[in-house]
Amino acid sequence: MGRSPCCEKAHTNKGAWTKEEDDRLIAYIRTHGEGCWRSLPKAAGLLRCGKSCRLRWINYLRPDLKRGNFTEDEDELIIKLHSLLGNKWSLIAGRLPGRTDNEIKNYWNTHIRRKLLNRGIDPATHRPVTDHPTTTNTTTTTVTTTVNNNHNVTSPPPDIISFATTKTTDHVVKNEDMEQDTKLNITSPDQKQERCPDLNLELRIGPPQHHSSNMIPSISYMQQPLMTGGTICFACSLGVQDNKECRCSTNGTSGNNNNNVGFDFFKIKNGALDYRSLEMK
DNA sequence: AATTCACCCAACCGCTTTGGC
DNA sequence: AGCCAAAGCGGTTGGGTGAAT
Repeated sequence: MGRSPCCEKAHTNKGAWTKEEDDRLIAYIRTHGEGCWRSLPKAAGLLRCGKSCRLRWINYLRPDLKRGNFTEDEDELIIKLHSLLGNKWSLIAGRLPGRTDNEIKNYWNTHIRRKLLNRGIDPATHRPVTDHPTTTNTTTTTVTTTVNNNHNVTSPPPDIISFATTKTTDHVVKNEDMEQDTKLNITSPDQKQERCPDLNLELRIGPPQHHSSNMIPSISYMQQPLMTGGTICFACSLGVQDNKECRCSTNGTSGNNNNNVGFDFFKIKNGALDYRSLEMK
């Protein structure tokens, strides 16, 4: 027994949307808002399945979409985010206002993949294409997140998602990087930067920690050294500068204290991380 | 001018996740 | 706890378009 179809396919249109269909969908959503995609087609007088309507709206008709070419900054941001998140296009799109996951996915597959390959970087791993697989593990870019602040002595160790290179392997990483640089004849800072994204998240997801009673129940984003010698907060390193979020020393707000938890990338300042909010655009 | 090829992107498909009962 | 419908997501496909021959 197969999966039941999402809609009555016999009476639905497929393929490219017509102007009239677009107009109907826009008019309906303007009046009634988004939601209940399954019943929307009938209510709006469209011979489309709900999924198709949703996709058309989200990827093409939404008024807040930014059309047009990607900027160089957007390119670099996508590359950085992809190195952290992998093919989580919706998460990546969440950091690029006006861009859709589908658009970014297409752009990645048609432009950025080639761009990285031309630079000698494997788009999947963000490592030089000649890298031996076994070396990848020790240098994987990682994020460590602490989610739960309910302290419990008996709780198991946290699951760790780490975007930051762990300290215990730092020396190994550096040695390997130097070896790679030598092998690949990488000498310029720009070339090195490709393999060492200037993102360093400390983000730990896991059960309660008990060893630090005043541990801030959130993420402390390590400030990143700038080429110029200053520091840049995580927000700025992602290119999502915002006066409210930015903790860069460069904008006049110096250093973090215990109450200053840094950029609230995952929206957890007010308590335990709502993991699901990470997933939502 | 006609044909072939490569590229791009909108749309589809099927699986997973979520939420209500 | 389990079931089911709806929504969300990521991979893939197919048609349109422009460049090359």
